[in-house]
Amino acid sequence: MASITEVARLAGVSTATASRVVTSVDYPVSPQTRARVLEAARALDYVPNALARGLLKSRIPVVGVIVHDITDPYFSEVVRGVEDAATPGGYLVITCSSDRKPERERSYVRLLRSMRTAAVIFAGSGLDDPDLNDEVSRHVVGIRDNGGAVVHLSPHAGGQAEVGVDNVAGIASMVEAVAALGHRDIAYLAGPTSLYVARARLAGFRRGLADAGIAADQRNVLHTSFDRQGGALAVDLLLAGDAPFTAILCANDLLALGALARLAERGVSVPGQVSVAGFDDISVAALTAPALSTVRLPLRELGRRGFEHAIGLLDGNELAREVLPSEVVLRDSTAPPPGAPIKPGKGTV
Amino acid sequence: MASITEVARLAGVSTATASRVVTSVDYPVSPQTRARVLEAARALDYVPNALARGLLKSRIPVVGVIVHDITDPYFSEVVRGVEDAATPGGYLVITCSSDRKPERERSYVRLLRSMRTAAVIFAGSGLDDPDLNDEVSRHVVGIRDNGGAVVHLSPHAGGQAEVGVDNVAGIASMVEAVAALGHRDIAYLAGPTSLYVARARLAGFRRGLADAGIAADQRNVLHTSFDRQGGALAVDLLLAGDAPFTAILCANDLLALGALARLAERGVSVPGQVSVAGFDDISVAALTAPALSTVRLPLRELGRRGFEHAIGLLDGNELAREVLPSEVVLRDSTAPPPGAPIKPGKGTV
DNA sequence: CTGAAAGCGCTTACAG
DNA sequence: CTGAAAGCGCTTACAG
Repeated sequence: MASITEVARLAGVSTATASRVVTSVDYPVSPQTRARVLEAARALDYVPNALARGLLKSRIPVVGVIVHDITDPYFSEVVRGVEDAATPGGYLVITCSSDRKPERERSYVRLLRSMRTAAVIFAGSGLDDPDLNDEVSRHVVGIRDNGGAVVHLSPHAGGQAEVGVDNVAGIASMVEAVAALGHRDIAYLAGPTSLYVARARLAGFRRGLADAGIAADQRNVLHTSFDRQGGALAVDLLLAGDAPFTAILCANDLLALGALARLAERGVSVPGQVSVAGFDDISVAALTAPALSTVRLPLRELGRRGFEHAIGLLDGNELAREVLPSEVVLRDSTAPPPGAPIKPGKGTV
Repeated sequence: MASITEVARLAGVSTATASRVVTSVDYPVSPQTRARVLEAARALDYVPNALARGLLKSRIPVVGVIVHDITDPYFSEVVRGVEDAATPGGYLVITCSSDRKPERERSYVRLLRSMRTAAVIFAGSGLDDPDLNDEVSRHVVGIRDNGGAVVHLSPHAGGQAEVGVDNVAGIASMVEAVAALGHRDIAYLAGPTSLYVARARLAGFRRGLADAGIAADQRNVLHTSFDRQGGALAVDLLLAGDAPFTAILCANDLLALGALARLAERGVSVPGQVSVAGFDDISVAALTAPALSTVRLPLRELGRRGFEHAIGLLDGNELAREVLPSEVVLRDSTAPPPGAPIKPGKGTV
């Protein structure tokens, strides 16, 4: 591969001059010289070495995104948002699926640091794991010391997201919507307590209940994984338990998908006998039968704003925390509870 | 950030020695020296600069994957496979969503080349666009000249995939399965003809028809986009047309999802009045109502093998083309045509 | 077993 | 407007 040295030689100029024209930096170069350099670069199919440039700047135009799993539609949507914002500025995005395993997350963050990526975005929630967080925060300090930007899109060990959503208010508003349909006995699939975001959503569930004047029934709050299987398992538990429930709210859509599937297998009709609602509004949510009621999060926008926040940091700006809006979306999986009076103006959309 | 120079100084050794121990290369260093260097590295929170190392090797342990859209479950699955294979060797993966736009693909490939990524994997099908392909193949040559590996997972302008699936046989076997159910009037949503993979699948459809002794009805072959909207549109066209059909086969699952949704809207029952089948078996395919019959492609494995193929190339091996198996999966969206005799041993699984 | 030195491909003060 | 030279942080023959 041709280097700037060869381009300069072919054009009969110094590497300094050649560099100035190919980087199209704002520096005076005579038109003839410029043309000669450009022609030489074209002839040699010159493509600058980003590694050399990065070494000099001690930073490379790449943003790393740490996700749970790129295959989870929540995260692919966020990553797409990051990419959409990153592309115009010539940034590339590295995706890291940590599977929420401390060792994987740790090694990814270290690798990203070793690559001197300009920014690292933590898309998923932090894990409450002291060992992990010690090492990760050491790397975060290292990245920032080096002039890199670090942004969180979810609550984490260090506190709130720099760019995030209001999880508490989001779940609370779904509780409100379901309560407005007439539900009083509301079960909740809470996800893993080790995840900060799940804790926030659980707090939102409790707040929603309190706001609606409903006494919480601890038997109806289930701690689960954050995937479909967790939703299916929880339905079995709920069905086997003795606490009444007419609605199941879930801390994310994957849980709701699992719950929907298991409910169908067990012959429980949704929303006839039980209403189900998710959280996130991943793209499949509208495709299930019945279509899932959920809380829509602006996932792509979250990724986009996350990257823009990082750029702001890189530019040395003082940045305020940002909270993106969420919205309750009632589809076909929620309805008044069996035997509930139909109130005008309420019901599924 | 501490450099190897500082580590060496703190340990009281040369950078050469320090480098030898931190890279744990197979080179004799006395145990005491080694311990001192390791301790210095730890004390300084030393993380090697991958850019400097990459500049020296003129290659960085990163693999770029060009996809249509990371949000499309087909591609997120493939990317996950690449990542699973890449991680153990310390490789990072860059995802590039080209949206099948020539300018985007072009600029991504150039950026990847400028980063001297060790490998570039084209996950999606090539576009039949001469301008694009000229420039892309120039970059491919450049990457290979530089010792990098380039792998295609789909047919492209340059020929067959190095690691791929047999699209022709895959669709043909779905035609066979549907014909075995008793269908004779089979419509086909072909996807965009500008995509090499869509052409291969169309050829497979024709071959399947011929094998089953069914005369092709050109009115029932529709050229579409490759997304849900294309499937919905095609259903409208089919319904408005005068060619009879009892089954709709689709060149990918997204088309089938769109067809399913529009058929439901139009009040056509699936599989009662019309059978529908997709191709790919993306994760949502099992979640729709009715669950979609499709051809399962080992997507994650495709990504994994693609990366391993790249590593083989990097190691200088002479590699054979590889074709991964596909499998017909009959779920609930296919059944015998209305009024067809039920033959024992046939039917949905 | 250890170290001095060259060099990977750039950019950028600095001098003219 | 142009160029000579230093230096970013590594690794690796080469010499001892």
